[in-house]
Amino acid sequence: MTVMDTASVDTEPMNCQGEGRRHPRPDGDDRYTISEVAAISGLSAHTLRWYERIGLMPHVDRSHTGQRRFSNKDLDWLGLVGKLRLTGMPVADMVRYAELVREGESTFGERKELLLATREDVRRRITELQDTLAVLDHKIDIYTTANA
Amino acid sequence: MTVMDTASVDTEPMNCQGEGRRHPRPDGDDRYTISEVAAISGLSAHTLRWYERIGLMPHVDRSHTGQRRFSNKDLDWLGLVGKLRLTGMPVADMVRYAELVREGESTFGERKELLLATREDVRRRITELQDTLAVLDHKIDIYTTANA
DNA sequence: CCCTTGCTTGGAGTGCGCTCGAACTCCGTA
DNA sequence: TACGGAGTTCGAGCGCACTCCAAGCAAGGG
Repeated sequence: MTVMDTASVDTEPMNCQGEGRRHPRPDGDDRYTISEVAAISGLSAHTLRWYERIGLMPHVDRSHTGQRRFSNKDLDWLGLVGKLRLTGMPVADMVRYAELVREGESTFGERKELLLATREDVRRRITELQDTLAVLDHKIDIYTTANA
Repeated sequence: MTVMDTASVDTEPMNCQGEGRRHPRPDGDDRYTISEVAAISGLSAHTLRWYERIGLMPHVDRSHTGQRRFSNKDLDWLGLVGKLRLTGMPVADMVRYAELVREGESTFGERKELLLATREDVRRRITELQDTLAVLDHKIDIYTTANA
């Protein structure tokens, strides 16, 4: 083991303000059904199963009857996936990242590279959107003064 | 006619810095072939034809043999469409906007509403991306200090 | 005159990210 | 014991935004 274990690096909580619990249930009895996770994450149960099928989820625990029981860690992971989805990152790339996570700490470097590239991408997109905002402001202004 | 004519409101140039011509050719001999516009806009000729088919382009002028001849105004319109595309606006919504433009100045109000809504949307997306950026920074930082 | 190049049309095909349906199991309550 | 509700798997289907194809036409060069 290096400084941090793999799990803590890869499932860092998304909102670590300290105030209020980060999760609906404390660690220990964090065994959510798929419909609970659907409600929490906003994703459909179908989508959650599909994410698992394509390798976008770490292997989810099962109850004795084979039903999925999601953990707080799974929720954290879904939080990260949600953020990455907002950036427009293709699902295939997220699956790639998930694979790196599964391969263990030897892939730290590669994962960091991926995140760095993603960050630059996000920065570019923010700039693009700000340009667009300027255009919209300008046109709105024209419409406003046109029938003032 | 109100203060401004429809054309000037709807095909405002995107980059009006004044320095350098806004278009490859000056108004007057602005009759671009489809492949020229493809090169300029970065869209494929296929996509340009498709845009016209679905009503996302104002009617494009034709040569005596029926070939498309795009104008500087068309280029401006494609510039706006390009910006709106970056915001993730569905093509159907852009078609709606194009329809409003075709319907004339009576739709100024509705067009402005649409742009206002889009602007709020863009603002939200920028905020989301900035949140995501923070998450990425945080994770990158963890990876950096982990094997420092 | 033929050949190439670039354009035209309508319609079919593609890739992505879900989304849904069918058929089944399991569990809790009446 | 019957039933409803929530879960399971696998595979098919869908909506979007292109992307491509086939067949054909017009202009210019050798």
